[in-house]
Amino acid sequence: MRSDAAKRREALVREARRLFAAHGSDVALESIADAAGVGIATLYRNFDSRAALADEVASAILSDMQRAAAAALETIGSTPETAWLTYVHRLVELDLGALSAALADFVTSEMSGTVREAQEITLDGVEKLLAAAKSSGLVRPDLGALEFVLAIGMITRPHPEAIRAAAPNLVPQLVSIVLAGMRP
Amino acid sequence: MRSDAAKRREALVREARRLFAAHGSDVALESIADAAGVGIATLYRNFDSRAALADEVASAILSDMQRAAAAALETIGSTPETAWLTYVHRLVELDLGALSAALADFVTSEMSGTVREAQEITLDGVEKLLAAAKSSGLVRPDLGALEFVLAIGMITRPHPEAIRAAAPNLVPQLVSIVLAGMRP
DNA sequence: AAACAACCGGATGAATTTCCTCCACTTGTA
DNA sequence: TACAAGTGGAGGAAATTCATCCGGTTGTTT
Repeated sequence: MRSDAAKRREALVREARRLFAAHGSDVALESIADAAGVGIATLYRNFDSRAALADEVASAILSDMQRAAAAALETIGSTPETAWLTYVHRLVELDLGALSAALADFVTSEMSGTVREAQEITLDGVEKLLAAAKSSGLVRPDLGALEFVLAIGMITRPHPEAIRAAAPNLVPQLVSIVLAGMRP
Repeated sequence: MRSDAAKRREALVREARRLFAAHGSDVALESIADAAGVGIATLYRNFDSRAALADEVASAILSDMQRAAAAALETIGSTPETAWLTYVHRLVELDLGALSAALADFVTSEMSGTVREAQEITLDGVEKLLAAAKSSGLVRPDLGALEFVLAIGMITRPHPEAIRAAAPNLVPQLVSIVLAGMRP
């Protein structure tokens, strides 16, 4: 693959991720190509279908999540509180909510084996971290990994501009509430 | 207005509410008419535009919210804990999340004066109830009425079928977490 | 620097979707 | 029974999205 082609592919995935988050899974493929600064043909050349693109985006997110969990697992032994808070905030920054909503359709029906596998690995990592957090007394024991991730997803769902303006501090406040509510 | 026409109008609002919640604010108007068992012309006869229909739906929801707050205000003096929990659960049942997302566009730009007014009255009611809950020690003092309502909205956003299947108990669990996190 | 293969953009027509009006027909009510 | 109120859904217009095709451009290799 030529190096310029690789750059364009990268840009496509990056913009797809941004636009899926902002406008849902049914954005016009053309708008993704535009945002990436390439023609629509380039998109089709790289991804046979919308699902193929969604797959790639999902993989990128899952990879980010795994990295966050791995980093937290390294420090949760020595500084549990800090590690846990950092991890949650990093997860919040991933815009999980926007993307999970957008990708949920594919996650269900058209998800490739690769992605399904990555998803399981990711959840395993969360599980491990959660277990450590529980034994440090930071999290109540009845909270499952899936439920935890979904909870973070819920509070990071995108809001319309009007709401962001009326309650500019909403997400941090929700994080604070949910973190408090997750304690034993 | 003829009585059968009134019944059809009612059905239209009811189904619009249901479909806005299920599929967002851009459902085909024709699908709303279908669901209500009427022709598309009947919808247009009753509502000039999508916004007019959304207005009516928004009013219905706000009215439900006011009723719930009023009921809670009556009993929160004698049985604060029960009144508060009942109120929150009733709010959850209103499917606020699904609808607020769907109606947010209109709430911002095209909302009629009537609805804007109803919205303020509703928030005033929440404010009053919240004040009572705070002085009963059920809610932390730094939680605003708007943030509270939005929080309830967040956790009642609709999930895809796959998620509902994988975490069937998600919403009650989130309610429990958020309620705990809102305590002082 | 030349030559080739890889790669590109965006115009384009087909296909789908949604809108919303029009009018011949049906139904409630006085 | 008669009439005004009300109805349904066909259908043309408009907008949106899809996905291909090909003349032209650009990176890379020698």
